[in-house]
Amino acid sequence: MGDIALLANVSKPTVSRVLNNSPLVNEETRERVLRVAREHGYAINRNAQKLRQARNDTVAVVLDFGSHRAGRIADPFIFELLAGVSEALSVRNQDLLLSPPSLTDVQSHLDLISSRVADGFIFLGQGVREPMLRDLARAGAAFVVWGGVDPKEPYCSVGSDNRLGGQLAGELFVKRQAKRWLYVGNIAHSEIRMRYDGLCEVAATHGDVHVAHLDVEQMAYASTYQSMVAWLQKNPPPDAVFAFSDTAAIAIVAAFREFGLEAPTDYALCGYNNIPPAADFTPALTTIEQETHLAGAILVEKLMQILEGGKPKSSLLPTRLIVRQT
Amino acid sequence: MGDIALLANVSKPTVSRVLNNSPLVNEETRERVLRVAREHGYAINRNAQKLRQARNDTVAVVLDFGSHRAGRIADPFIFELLAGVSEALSVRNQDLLLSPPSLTDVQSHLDLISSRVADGFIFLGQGVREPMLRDLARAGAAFVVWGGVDPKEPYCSVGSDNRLGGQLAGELFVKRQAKRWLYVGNIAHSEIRMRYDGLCEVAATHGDVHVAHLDVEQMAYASTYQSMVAWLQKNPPPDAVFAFSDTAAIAIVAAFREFGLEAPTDYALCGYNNIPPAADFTPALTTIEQETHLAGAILVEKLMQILEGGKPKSSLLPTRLIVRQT
DNA sequence: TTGTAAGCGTTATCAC
DNA sequence: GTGATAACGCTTACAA
Repeated sequence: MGDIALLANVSKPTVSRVLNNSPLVNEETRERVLRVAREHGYAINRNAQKLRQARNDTVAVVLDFGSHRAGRIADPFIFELLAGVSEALSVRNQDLLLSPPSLTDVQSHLDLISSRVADGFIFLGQGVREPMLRDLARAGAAFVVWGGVDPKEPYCSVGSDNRLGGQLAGELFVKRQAKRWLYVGNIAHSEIRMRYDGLCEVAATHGDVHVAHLDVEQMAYASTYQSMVAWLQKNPPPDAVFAFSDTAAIAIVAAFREFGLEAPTDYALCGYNNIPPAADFTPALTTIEQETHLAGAILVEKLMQILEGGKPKSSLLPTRLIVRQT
Repeated sequence: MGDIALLANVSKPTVSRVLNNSPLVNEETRERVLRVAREHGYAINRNAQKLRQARNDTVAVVLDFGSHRAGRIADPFIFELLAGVSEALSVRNQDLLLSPPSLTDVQSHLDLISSRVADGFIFLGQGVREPMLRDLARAGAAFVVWGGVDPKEPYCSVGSDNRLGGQLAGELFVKRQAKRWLYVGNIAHSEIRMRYDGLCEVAATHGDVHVAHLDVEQMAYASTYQSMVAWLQKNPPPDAVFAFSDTAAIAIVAAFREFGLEAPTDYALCGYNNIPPAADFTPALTTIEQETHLAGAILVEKLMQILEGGKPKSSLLPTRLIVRQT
């Protein structure tokens, strides 16, 4: 920067002002400086800049690869979110640091902030980290979460209305006159648990309905299939199944087929996410669709509010049932 | 850091040495410094550190959201790669910066390096950027690419053997005695084009085989479906179809069904990637599997070699045909 | 084995 | 409007 200043016959602070679009500089000076900078392919050293400034203009995004890898990744769902966040951060000139898998406890997250790497976090999927997130909030870290929205939590989250999703599935099952329902999903994840809660709520209003629950450890295709097969070997088949994802629903269809059972004849089946192949699967999957294209922008917006001292409220995005064959 | 130095009765450089695991410090001093640092929740300011050092220990990863978003993301494939890269970088204490969508031309990439944000790039999927990548290589930027491997390119790439994948599909079609082949995919992407080349090679050795090509603009489900329907309205149906992805293959099944055609009776069909639902789709999809779990580590390894002045060679990962119903 | 001094490239402060 | 100066927090070179 010193060189540019010399070549343009100005001082360093002036160059800095030009590069930061300060309104305080003479139009003529500005153009001269810009020209010289361009000619010499000058690019500002962002580390020096960040060292001097209060903010880092960097957001760490936490993906739960742990839950989604392990075999093969489940629905591409979470990555649409990532694309949205990436876009929204870019618009605001914020860098996106993808959080390393080694970041697990509260302290390592806090360290990332105190070492001035990132200003705050966006968690995509709270996974099984709720206690950690509570502690992180208590420690005063800036972050927002995509996942299950619980107004009682001390942090800001954005998510689709999972409880409503569960209710919609429940109402569908009632309409199909199913009595032995099965919920498949790892309810340690709060968004998954809230769907279960919604389902149970509807069940509770119908005395003759019983809801069972099958836990799947990993959110991948193969493990869901295996758990489902194992379950069917030990239990009488349910007449309605609500799966935590469409990929899981596909695995469930395969598992039931092993026992000569087909949807919708032998059981009703509802998936989640409305992934593209769901409509063309045989049988075409009934599923719940989440409204996600705005999620990235909303998450970024709320985090920026927090970084500016605000206290944005959590918010819910709509959810709707898409009835197909199953 | 000054504070810690004072409290531990040493100088700043000594604190620095301790924190960087320098072997030059007395064991006793080291422990005292570490204790004080821990007690005060001290974390090094990484911006100051990066400002002072030659390397940034940051790698920018470029995802082609442009190709994969647009509707809904195609196969989750590219994100398994991302998980692998994230893991491998973390092991080497390298930060992962997710490249903003605004980074498109050579200059903006070079700027990211000259502004000392990242040391180099990992491109996941070369997309339609080959000319840009060539220029970037010419400009001396450090980067590696996942995608189609062409030894003639002036940069280091890692990818599965796409040409072999095409040949495998071709041999399958020969065995099924198909004569009118159709390749579906955007051959502006080199990895997609190489599969086409492999297919055509096999076709060329069989005089009576004709290969047609259907271009799809966006790699998403819906656009593939629409293109396929439009094509079938204007052309006699092929008796063998090779799709650039399994998701595309599923779209193709749906499109053919509109015309009363089913695989494998009316046509042979081969997908790509072996995504989890492929085996349970009706009909079960024949597909090509790529060996990807090592890809992330290999990409990172090669980039590190480049950053240390080396010139690693491009390399191919194995590919195999998985024959199912179609 | 440890300390002193200088400098990395920016921006904030304050003077002009 | 613009410039001089200091300061951000660290590491390197060199001295002790």
